[in-house]
Amino acid sequence: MPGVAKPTSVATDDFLTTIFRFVEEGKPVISARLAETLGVSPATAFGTVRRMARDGLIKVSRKKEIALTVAGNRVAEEVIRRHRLAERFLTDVLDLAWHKAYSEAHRLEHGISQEVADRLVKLLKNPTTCPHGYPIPGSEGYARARHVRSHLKSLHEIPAGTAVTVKRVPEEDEELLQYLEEHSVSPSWTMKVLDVAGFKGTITLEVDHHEIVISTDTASKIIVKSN
Amino acid sequence: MPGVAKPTSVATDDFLTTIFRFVEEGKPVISARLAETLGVSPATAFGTVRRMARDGLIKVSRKKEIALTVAGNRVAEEVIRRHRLAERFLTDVLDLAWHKAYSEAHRLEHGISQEVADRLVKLLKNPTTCPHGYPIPGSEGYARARHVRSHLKSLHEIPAGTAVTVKRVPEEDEELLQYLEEHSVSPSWTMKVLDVAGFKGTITLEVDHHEIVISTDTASKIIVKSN
DNA sequence: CTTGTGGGTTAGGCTAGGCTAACAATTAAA
DNA sequence: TTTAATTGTTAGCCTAGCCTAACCCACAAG
Repeated sequence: MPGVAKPTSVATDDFLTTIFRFVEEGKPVISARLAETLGVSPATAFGTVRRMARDGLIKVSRKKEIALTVAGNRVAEEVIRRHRLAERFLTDVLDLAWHKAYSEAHRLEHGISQEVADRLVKLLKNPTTCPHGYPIPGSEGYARARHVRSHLKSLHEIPAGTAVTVKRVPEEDEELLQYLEEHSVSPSWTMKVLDVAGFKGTITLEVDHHEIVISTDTASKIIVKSN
Repeated sequence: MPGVAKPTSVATDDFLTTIFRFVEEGKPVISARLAETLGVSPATAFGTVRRMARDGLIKVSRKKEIALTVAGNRVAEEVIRRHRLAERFLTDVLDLAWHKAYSEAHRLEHGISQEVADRLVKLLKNPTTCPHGYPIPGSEGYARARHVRSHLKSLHEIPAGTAVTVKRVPEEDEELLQYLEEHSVSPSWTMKVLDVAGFKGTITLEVDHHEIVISTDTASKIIVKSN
């Protein structure tokens, strides 16, 4: 079997990358979650999952937990790589607004060949992360970056008074991204947790000389490193 | 119905652009030709053509001649525009080899949004043609370029002794393109027809201080303007 | 005038990917 | 423990696209 590698469809790629991102964020991977994330019915997700398992891209445990096989991971990383390179290109070269990069790159990712991806790498001078801070597979230090998540924390876990550096922001939520961008909450910026009001579920931050208040829920989606 | 504009599929886009290019080159548009160009069976082409007619993208005459409707032409031009912009980007910015541009752009064309296309236009400084010399829909002077084909001739119609400027070369034939590129037969280059040997079907050209010989058949695919 | 050729068309079949509706199984909560 | 919620699964149906095989039709060449 190895060596044949039937090309994957757009639907399959979408499932593979979604699984990959779930793993990246430490979320449990089950069919129901994939269905809702990808906006398809549970029955459709079930069918696609079964096909992917049949094709050796994933394995489903007795407990219905889905995991990428080596082959599936290879495909997922390749597509994610092209996606994140596309995002970098869109924001850095075409000057596209930050919050639009994800969906635009999503449409491009399936049409970028190995060679074009490699040339993008050159054009972009070997980028290591996408604009939202996620590591680009295949880039310098990727193997490390993938597993460094243990050093990183979600913003909602940070006690008041701590200064942190933003490492990753959520990729998909366009409205939130636009808000974060306007307030300089983007990778490599530093901010200080001023107040954590657990009872009302808010966190107050100082960033770029001004204060903003976000919900604990939103904070949980922002990955930071203690300074 | 107008105003709904169901998004077109990749297969449909491929048919629309193929029809568009046939028209561009003055070729008759019939189902059999589309089938062989697109590499599908006549039955498949028939089915797709029927679906497209049903959806108001094309019209089929009693003589089975296929023509784009206004809606179909709008879609075709949009896809062709993105394709040719992508080609320019690939060759001019990523420095991709000329003969690979077509197939790479073909895969990208379906994932480029209006906004990204517009930003490509800016990045590329309002290009008016693709690297093979075909006009980019929506660019400066496009309406004119589309119809100027009457001033242009195929190279095989040019008598010996005439100096010409290359206007368009075939887009798809990678081997031929590589050959032409190596010998400076590319848009805006000048060459002189030295000899037309009808009896053996060859044409001798002087281009960039050296001579090359090509077949009349090949010559017919190269569009030139008499100097 | 008949035969071949090129093209269009139908019939019949297949897969991927979508859906809804019903139901089974498991897990969590009361 | 019994109920409620979540999840998985099956059945049944649909469309787009792809195929082969057969057949029809018109037209041109003999």
